[in-house]
Amino acid sequence: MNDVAIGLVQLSGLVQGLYARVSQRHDLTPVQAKLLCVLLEGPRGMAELAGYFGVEKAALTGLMDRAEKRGLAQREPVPGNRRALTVTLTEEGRRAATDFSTDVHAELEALVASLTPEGRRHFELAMAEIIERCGGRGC
Amino acid sequence: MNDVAIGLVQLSGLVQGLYARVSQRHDLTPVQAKLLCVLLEGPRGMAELAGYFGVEKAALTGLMDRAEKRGLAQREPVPGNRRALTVTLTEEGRRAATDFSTDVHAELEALVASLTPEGRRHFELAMAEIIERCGGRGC
DNA sequence: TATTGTTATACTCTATAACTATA
DNA sequence: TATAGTTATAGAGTATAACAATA
Repeated sequence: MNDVAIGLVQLSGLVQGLYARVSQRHDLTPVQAKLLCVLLEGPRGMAELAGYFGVEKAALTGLMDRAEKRGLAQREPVPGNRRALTVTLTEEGRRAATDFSTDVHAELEALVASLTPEGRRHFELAMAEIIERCGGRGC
Repeated sequence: MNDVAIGLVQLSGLVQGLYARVSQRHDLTPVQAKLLCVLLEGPRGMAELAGYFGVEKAALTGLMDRAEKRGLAQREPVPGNRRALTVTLTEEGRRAATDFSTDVHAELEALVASLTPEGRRHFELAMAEIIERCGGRGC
């Protein structure tokens, strides 16, 4: 692997490891943490969440079973469509989500703390460029 | 989350997704692909691999059971230490590892293809800086 | 018929604890 | 006693296929 490939894989591993460590600190699995963070932006349907995570509906069912059993999120009926369910955070889930989010934010800031202001600006621009061009699905 | 945090999480997700997709294309799980790539650099002991991946020995046993059953890698006795085992790639495993590695390399290159030469140089330097300062364990 | 979600089953990955064998 | 590895058990996350209920 050349420099870019090595850098991308190692940086990605660093971020994933950080995310996993912070999740564990908050007594969450990484996937649960991701779920809570999405729900922080508002209620979502089951199929919508499955699409967002790129997993099958059945996987979402299991994920929500566990999240609900832990009191972090809940399914609610959707008025006007008796098939659909909407997922919302419980109070505990909202607290866990904001606490986790704050913590991850701080750790990610620490990760780039040694960059110079211009270095950081360049870095942000490069990431934004890559994400914009490849963000949807693959490149 | 601010721009850097969002960028890091999304970029990391992009790389992980890419890695998973390429693994699947080669009929490997991401963890198996990672194992094969490490072994491409030479044989490793079971405990050494567990340490490298940051998992328990027992997890390595399961991982190797599956890799061995699939004919990708094998355990061999270590002369002079009858407790230890050394893990090597089979011929098929070596082929799979190099094919996978080439493919991932190309996809990662495509990811940064839209950066200008200087943009890319800056990006590589920033990644190297972060990895050097935080690579060992956390930051 | 198509959509929403669940159930059943199976596999991978992981942790913990208890164990064997060797050093 | 310490180290290298395995076994047993449990739980999370995932996919596939079959299913029920509603649209």
